[in-house]
Amino acid sequence: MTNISQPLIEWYSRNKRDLPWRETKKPYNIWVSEIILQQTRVNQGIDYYYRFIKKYPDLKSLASTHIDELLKVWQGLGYYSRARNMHHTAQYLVNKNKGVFYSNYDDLIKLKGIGDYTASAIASISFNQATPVLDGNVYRVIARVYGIAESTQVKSGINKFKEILNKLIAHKNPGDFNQAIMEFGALQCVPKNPDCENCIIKSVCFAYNKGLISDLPVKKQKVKQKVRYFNYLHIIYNDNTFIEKRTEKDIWNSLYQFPLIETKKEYSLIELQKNKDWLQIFETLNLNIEKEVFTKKHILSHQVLVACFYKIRIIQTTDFLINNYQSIPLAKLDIYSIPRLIEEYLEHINK
DNA sequence: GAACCGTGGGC
DNA sequence: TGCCCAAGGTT
Repeated sequence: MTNISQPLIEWYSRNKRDLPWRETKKPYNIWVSEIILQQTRVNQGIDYYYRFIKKYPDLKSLASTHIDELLKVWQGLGYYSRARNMHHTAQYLVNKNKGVFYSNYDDLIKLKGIGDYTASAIASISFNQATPVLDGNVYRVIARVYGIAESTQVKSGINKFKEILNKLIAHKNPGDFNQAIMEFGALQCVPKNPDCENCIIKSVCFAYNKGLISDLPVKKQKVKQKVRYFNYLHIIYNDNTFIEKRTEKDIWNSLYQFPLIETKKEYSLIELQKNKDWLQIFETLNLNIEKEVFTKKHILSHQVLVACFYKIRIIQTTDFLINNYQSIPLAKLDIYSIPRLIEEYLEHINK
């Protein structure tokens, strides 16, 4: 087995991008960057990293913030459990570890929101531990170079990749090796149409020499998307509107939204007005519903939301609204963390 | 271990 | 347009 460690580290030193989290090895900063970058492209994460570090420069400041304020910083990034877990972990470390970050893989992986990848990344970059990372980039590079057709969706596959990585990782600078192979996967050994002719390790690459670049790595089976129908009620009462915090074990947990009526199929306004949830909310109120509605097909990783927004003016409120929703001034809406879908609705009506 | 959790860019 | 997929983790 040809060891590609040294060529990759040299390639990295010449080609690495200038990224803000590469200016430090402080475990807090590395942690923040690694969580932000989970399933997220670098370009999407950079601004979030700057804002996050500026507002929360250390564990203490993060631990003492309110989760709603943190989620507002996270708004638009997706996978909001990442922010909730970070908040929990910051408070845990401040309360139980004097605000000092854990400094080795075995301790790091015990923390909420930190799995094998993130524990390995922090341990190697911040503490020089030889713990190889296995992310989507590494999976692709190793599968192609060494011709591994096993999937990381099963434990045996993960072990196979880890075994190879443990032989490759540079013990002198494991953090550089980990970042090098990830950067190589992100810039050179890309998923589609990689520029193999200009690759420094093409001569030892199994997939290149066998013409199997498009067959490796073995692709994950894609999940089918469930379709849901969301009818949002943007209710205006004087200068107030009604919102609620999502608390179910579902999408957008802990984010805010307008009163929602979810239906089994697409409903017209006429049909919706006969719905029992609608009748419960409005009782026998006189409604002034604006003609223009906003519709959007919102795509999530596992769901398609067919959304319809109605702007409804009322001159009198109902017990149900008061008891089940927060009434807030219209102008205060933007301090709450809301899903991208609702943000798009607000952008639409404010045009 | 399969299902679930967001969003946006590229083609 | 629809599909892929991106520095994953939890349940």
